[in-house]
Amino acid sequence: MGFEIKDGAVILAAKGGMDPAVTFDCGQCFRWREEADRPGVFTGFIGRDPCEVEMEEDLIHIRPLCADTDMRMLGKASEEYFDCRTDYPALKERFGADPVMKEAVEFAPGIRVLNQPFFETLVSFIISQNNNIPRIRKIIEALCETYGEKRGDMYAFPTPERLASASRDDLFALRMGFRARYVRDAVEKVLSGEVRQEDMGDMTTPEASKYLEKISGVGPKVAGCVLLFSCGRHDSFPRDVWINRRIRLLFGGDLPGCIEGEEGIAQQYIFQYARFNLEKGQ
DNA sequence: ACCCAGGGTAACT
DNA sequence: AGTTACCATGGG
Repeated sequence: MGFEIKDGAVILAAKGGMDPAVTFDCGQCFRWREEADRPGVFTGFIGRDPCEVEMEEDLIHIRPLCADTDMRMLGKASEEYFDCRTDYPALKERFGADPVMKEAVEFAPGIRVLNQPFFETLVSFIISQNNNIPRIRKIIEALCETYGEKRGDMYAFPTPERLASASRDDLFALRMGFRARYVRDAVEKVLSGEVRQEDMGDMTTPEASKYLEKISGVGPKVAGCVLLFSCGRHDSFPRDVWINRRIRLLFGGDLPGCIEGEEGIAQQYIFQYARFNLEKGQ
């Protein structure tokens, strides 16, 4: 843990490294993109601050793209965002006890499970259902450009308060189809306080999942993703037809014991490995 | 014209 | 509790 501020950048130690190309592309987030003319430089948001991220050995360099960014806050937020509390080298060592996991970890050793904002993650994964990544990204960008706060020349993900003004028809106009109703319900339940991240503090992960499933359009898969990607629930393992098929193939049914308690992190290694090493349809 | 996309709901057995 | 059509949309 620990960061320093130098030349207008936050420099954050990432023990064991962090590969932004993989971390931002393994299905957990939708807004980061690599600058076309600057390989290795990624732009996106940490909290409400637009940033550039670039690796320098095992150091994450984070440069804010908005003049009013509080560097100290950005440093703290970045530690949380890049999950610096978790000892990834130790975890990977543990996962290595299973030969298949060992191979998956070696295939994409730089993966990190991000800690993203709760509301953004909730809405994003509602939009993700029965949808494909390019279109998910397009809809989310439209949502940000229409309702998000402009920060520099980028648009932050809208707060629930800002989305309060968006009717179901307004959301439908952003081409999200049948999901417009679901996003609207999520906004209402968050605004009313019926769903609050803090309420899940002393719930077990299955209990927290049921709690989130109060929202129409949120089932076990979406809830699992929200818990894993925004609530630090590393034991959340979002099941879906896709991953179930790969698990049957790789492990012949049930998961190896060495990933217990950290199934969610293990899943990201499995996901990335299966995507590029198993034939399509398998 | 079809099929699918890391789902979920409502309406059935 | 377990199965099934349907949901909007865009890309192959």
